[in-house]
Amino acid sequence: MTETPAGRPTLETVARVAGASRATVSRVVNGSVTVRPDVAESIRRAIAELGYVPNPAARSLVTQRTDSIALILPESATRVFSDDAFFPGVIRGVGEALEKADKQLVLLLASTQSSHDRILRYVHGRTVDGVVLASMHGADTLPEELRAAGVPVVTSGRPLGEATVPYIDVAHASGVRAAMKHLIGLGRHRIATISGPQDMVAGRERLAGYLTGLEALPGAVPLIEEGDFMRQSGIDAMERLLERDAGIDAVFAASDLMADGALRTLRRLGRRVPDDVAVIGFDDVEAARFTDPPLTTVHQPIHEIGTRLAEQILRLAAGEAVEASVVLPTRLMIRESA
Amino acid sequence: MTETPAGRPTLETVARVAGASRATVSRVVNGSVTVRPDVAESIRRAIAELGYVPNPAARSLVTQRTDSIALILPESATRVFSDDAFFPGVIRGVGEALEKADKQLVLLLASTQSSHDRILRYVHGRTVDGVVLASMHGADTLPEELRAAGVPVVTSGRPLGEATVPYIDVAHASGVRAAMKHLIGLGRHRIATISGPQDMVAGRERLAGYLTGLEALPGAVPLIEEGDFMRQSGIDAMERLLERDAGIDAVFAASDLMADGALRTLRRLGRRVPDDVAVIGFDDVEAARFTDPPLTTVHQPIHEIGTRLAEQILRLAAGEAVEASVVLPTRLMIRESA
DNA sequence: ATCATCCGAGAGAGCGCTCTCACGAGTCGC
DNA sequence: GCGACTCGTGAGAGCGCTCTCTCGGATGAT
Repeated sequence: MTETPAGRPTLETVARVAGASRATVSRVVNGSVTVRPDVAESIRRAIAELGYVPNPAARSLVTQRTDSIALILPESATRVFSDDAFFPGVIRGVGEALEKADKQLVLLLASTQSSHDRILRYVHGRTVDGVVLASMHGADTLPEELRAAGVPVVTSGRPLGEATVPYIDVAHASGVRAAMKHLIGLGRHRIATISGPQDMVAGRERLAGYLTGLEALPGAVPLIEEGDFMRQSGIDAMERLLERDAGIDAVFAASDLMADGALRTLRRLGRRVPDDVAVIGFDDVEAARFTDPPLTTVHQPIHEIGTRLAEQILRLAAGEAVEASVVLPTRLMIRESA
Repeated sequence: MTETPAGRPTLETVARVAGASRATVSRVVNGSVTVRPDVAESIRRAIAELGYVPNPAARSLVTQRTDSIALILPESATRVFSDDAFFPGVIRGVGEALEKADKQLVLLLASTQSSHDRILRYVHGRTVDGVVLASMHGADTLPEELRAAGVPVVTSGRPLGEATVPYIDVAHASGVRAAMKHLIGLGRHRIATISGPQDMVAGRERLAGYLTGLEALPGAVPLIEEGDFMRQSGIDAMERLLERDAGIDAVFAASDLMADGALRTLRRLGRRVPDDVAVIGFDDVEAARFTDPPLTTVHQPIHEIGTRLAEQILRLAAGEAVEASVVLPTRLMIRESA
């Protein structure tokens, strides 16, 4: 083991050991083909021997690239990582795809309002080549500001309002319509919904899917109670629904957690599922297979959302153009609750 | 808005605009006090006007710091982000604490075996000032290799085998002992356990807690079935336990997910909880409040694990010494299942 | 054999920053 | 009133890398 006295080896060190110039070593490191094979070989040997690893700071100082991508999670701190599997799944998808491309993942948790500025500053510093924004809430100004800052941006979920940055989303409405069709096919005709918050696109589109799905049922009137995607809100909303109409024979909940809450309320009030009331959720989280009874739900390809986000941002960062939006299909997972 | 023709403003640009030298601007940016107030003020104005943000690559090239910390999650891909809230909680804790210290969080998902080398290379490149390792599985060689690479390391959970790097962990065994004491106080005397995998420290220590806890019960014999912390394994293990001994009147499950599984098996086989069989879990995940009946469980301060990890790695990165281990307390959350 | 061509390799500048060192001006003591 | 300080500021080197430009030698054409 050849130890260089002065700390970690640099290109210079490798060049000396291999008897070549810094430039040539750099060529080998970066995979240039215009290097004589035997020279390249001796350089590679020197690199291995010295345990040389390029200094990324020096490199990005000149290349103006950093080979890292930021993933911003601007959810309120308490919600981001509830037992909802969405964000973890997206993180994993993004992480895997970036790993393949040999890029780094920088996680920016934007819990507080103050972090807004911090993120903007950070991104302005050009520490990342691109930004993946997992924005879920309403008309966030962040996507726009980032775009204005000149950084490539991709968001998860169609932004509310003007969609000025490319996004990846799932076909919320059509997934819900499939669920509604299934319920109607089961002969249900008093179909209620527990909607998500209406300041989120996911909440709005799932409700829209319910409304258009209901049109296939002549004379049916919408029966809506709003929740916040979490379990407790499903429990409460189901109670309100039954108070408003005890004859409900089906309910579509805009999230699995709320569907699970609804299941609990129904059980407590003596309704059998699916015999008396059929229940369908949305998300297909792990736990949906373990509810009582197992939950019929609309599956969304969370992992693929992540990988597609990564793909898009990498193309954008490489200067290529990408489609303004990619909408991934959802599909109905039929289990026992409907 | 003064636009510099050549792209983003640099220190040089700011210096010219403010009529000062690069060195002085650097002083202001880095908060040196030895700058005349009026000069500092005009420099600050120039910075604001130009929207100057320091180039981190250039900075770390000279300071040899990067102001970022890597969080390595070396779990097998499928398990990391199941509905177990552990890793998300730790990420959030680490993220928050790093945000306060104005450090960045780089996420390294080490799903495959190949990523081992990638991580080592990455860390060798000194792109991070320190590494937080959320290692859960057995005698991983990574902590040791990282230490050998000369990077500050802190792990979450005591490493199996030689503990050569500082770690943060929770008091698994004493938490379980509290649970056992509670069960014994309830008058139970046929207490079984669904243990975690024995190649993880958490699995081993929780089992150890069960065994020592059981000693308070004269003549009691251990009754153990092993699970993998996931729900299905709890369902299965509970079945095996009842086959082995139908008279079980209490069970401690080493995770909430397994406890939930046990609850299902018990319900299916007509056992009432807690009347016939008392059940206690471990973790206190969000969903534990929603099991049927609500789960009595050992709470561990997940978020604090994250913040403490961050704290330790920051101190280490700053060249300070830290305690070899920090063990955080657990506490029994008594709900209705026991 | 001579000249144009090409290809592999080295020299050197420069990316944007920090930090040491030197320097000039003001302050203090005697 | 003069040397000894102090204190704010600027000049300049250098962090480790990439990339352009140049150059020497080998090759091919005439």
